[in-house]
Amino acid sequence: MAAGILDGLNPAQRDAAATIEGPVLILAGPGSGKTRVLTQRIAYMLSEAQPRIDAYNILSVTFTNKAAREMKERTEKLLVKYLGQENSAAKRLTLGTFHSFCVRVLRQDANYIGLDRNFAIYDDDDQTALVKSSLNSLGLSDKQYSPRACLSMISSAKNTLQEPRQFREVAQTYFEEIAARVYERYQELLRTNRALDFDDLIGQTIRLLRENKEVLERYQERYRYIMVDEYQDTNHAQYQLIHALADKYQNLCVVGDENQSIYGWRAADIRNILNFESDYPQAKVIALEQNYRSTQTILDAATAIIAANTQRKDKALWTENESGRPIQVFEAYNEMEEANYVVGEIDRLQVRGEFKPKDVAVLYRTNAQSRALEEMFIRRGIPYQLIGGTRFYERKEVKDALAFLRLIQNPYDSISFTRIITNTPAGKGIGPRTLIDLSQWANQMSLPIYVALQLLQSQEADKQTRRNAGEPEESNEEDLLPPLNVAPKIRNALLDFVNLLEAFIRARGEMTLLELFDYVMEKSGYELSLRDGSEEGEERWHNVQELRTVCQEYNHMPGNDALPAFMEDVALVADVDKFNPDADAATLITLHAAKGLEFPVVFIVGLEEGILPHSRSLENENQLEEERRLLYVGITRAKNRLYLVYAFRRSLYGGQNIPTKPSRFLLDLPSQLVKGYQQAPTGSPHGGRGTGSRDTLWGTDVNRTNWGNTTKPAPAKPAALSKPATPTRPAATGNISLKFKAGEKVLHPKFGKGMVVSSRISGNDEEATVAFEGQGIKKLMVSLANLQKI
DNA sequence: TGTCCCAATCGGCTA
DNA sequence: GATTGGGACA
Repeated sequence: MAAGILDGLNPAQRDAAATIEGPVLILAGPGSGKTRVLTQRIAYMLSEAQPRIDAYNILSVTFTNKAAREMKERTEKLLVKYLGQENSAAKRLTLGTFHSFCVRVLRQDANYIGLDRNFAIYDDDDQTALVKSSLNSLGLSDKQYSPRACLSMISSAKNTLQEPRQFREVAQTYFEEIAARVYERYQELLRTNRALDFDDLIGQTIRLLRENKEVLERYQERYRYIMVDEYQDTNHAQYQLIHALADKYQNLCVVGDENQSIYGWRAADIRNILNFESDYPQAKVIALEQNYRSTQTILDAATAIIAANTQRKDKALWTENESGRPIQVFEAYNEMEEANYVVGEIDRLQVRGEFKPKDVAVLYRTNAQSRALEEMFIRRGIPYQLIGGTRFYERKEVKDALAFLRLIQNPYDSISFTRIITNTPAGKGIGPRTLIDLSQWANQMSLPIYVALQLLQSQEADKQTRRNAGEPEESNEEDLLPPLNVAPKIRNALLDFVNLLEAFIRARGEMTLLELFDYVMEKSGYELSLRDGSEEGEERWHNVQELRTVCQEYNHMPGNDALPAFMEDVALVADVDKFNPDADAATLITLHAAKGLEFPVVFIVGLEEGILPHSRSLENENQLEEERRLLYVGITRAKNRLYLVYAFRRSLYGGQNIPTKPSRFLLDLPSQLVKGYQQAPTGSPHGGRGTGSRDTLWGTDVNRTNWGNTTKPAPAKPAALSKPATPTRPAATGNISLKFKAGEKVLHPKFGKGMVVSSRISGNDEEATVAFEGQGIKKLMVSLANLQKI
């Protein structure tokens, strides 16, 4: 091979990039140059491979838009470099997320399975709302049966490709039977609304391919070369989809790392990657084991953490990088001191000229942890960017504004309809009572609400004509239809609404997306109602304006194409998509969202039992392994410096400070990698603390780890910041015996009589789950709750 | 119908 | 500590 695209790759990488035909499994450890291999592989296929491959025949699937965009850009660059400016091959590639790929297929071929191409895409909120109406229309209370719990069952059924009927057959518990009924109704409602939820995007695409051989063959012929990134995160449905497409040519290249599988809760199935070799016995397996990212020390720490997991393939990461600084472990007093330590360190690194804020990421398990950090960043004037939290597209005003556009595209979308009626002035005069009347009326006639409204409109027009012609107002025709019994005022409000909607739909064909947006915001009165003069109102309007800016990007498209393209993109954006590596600011991000990113300096905070590992994962060994992988992902984001931080006390739900216990994962860190590590602390390691200056407080040598020895009571710890001093950490917490056990009857001063469902140790306390007569299930901390056995 | 206030619940990660 | 949903009231 002549000097070319694969130069500069190591032998394993080169092998991975140059193996084009047949099934390939690339096991890519963190920092092993995975993206580089993937992009060079595509470039190689297009420019050097024999036979040369047409970009049109390549499908590359990732999980985030960001990853897709990055691959596209990098591939383009390579192609320009090797094939010259003129080359347009990259534009012919199909490169996207699972969801965007499926949306494209369905917009093209939805008619084969009887779906409207203009389908709306329902996000989490929409889904929950629809589950609620499913419950209600079955005469079930959404308080008795949690819509979210139903939804999660429906979702997992969909992710394992179970139709409502099949799900009903395997339903075991009473609640599962309820969920099965809800699932069935939910699907009916989706259909009436001409909408698909996220899971359907995959599921319906599979249905399309399974039920239509010629469609399947068309896609198989087109996509002869398929690549899947982050294969460890695929769920069963995605697995089936990929395997159906690859079935004919078997040129399937999957890339992944089972140690970075952190989406089990989203039904990702780690077995997909673990079993690839048995799925394709002739598969070529290539391990990328050289790490180019991290120091030896950081890599050793990551290896030590992950070694305890059982669900993994053997591979050994190594690096030629220097050993680097030891890992800094720090115990803070509480979440505020934790934040202060982190921000103080970032400041110090900056002052010393070692790193800039943009080099730093602070990673945490839960979004709620970001608040204390944010406050401290603001207080100390260090720039930061927060990824996640309340997402832009989940803001109420943004969703409201979007609901207008969604309804214009698909007027059958009852969720958007209801949203506009209840939240915006366009629905003034129409309340919940009327909505029920209206939908019942529509139901009697078996018409969608939109059509029922149109009927109302034409009845009104008829009346008008007859009035003008001097005829009696009532006609025989109308008597055949059930009447809508509402006050004339309300009838007019409904007519105003449908007239407005029709005007919007007409406008769509006559203006650009941007003009349409402005038109809708003004005509609906939504702009005026938001900008009520309050600061908050302006802030909201500002967010709507930000959405307007997004519309602008679609202005080059013909009016009728722009809207669906816009809706599709909007429905599928993720938080990380916003991450800006060039901003001169530290990054605050969850461990999940940080996957795929890297930073010179990484802080992982909240390394406590109940947070990482998360309390909801403590009972299940598989979930614990996933928590461990999550930490592994976090550690391996770091290039040069790694800080692991935990707090001695933490307040949850804005409640009191609860003492915490350092994460069990810390115990797996080899002591020689950690700064200030003490296997068995002797004497007081905290000399002078609390009385000294800030410098000694936040210096690197005030590392007071006392984990590693849990049998010995930890020494008292003076208060930091303004918090009052607290007593010593309660003596060894290893084995508090449980006071309550399942089945026991108890009495609570407020909730009355109940029965213990379960009880477990949580922090230094016992948490009992109790079902109270008529009060439902409550979780109580035994030390606080004054529970008595009866 | 709309609005305000209180309580219950939440805060686990997300295409 | 913030959001949301229901009930009371205008």
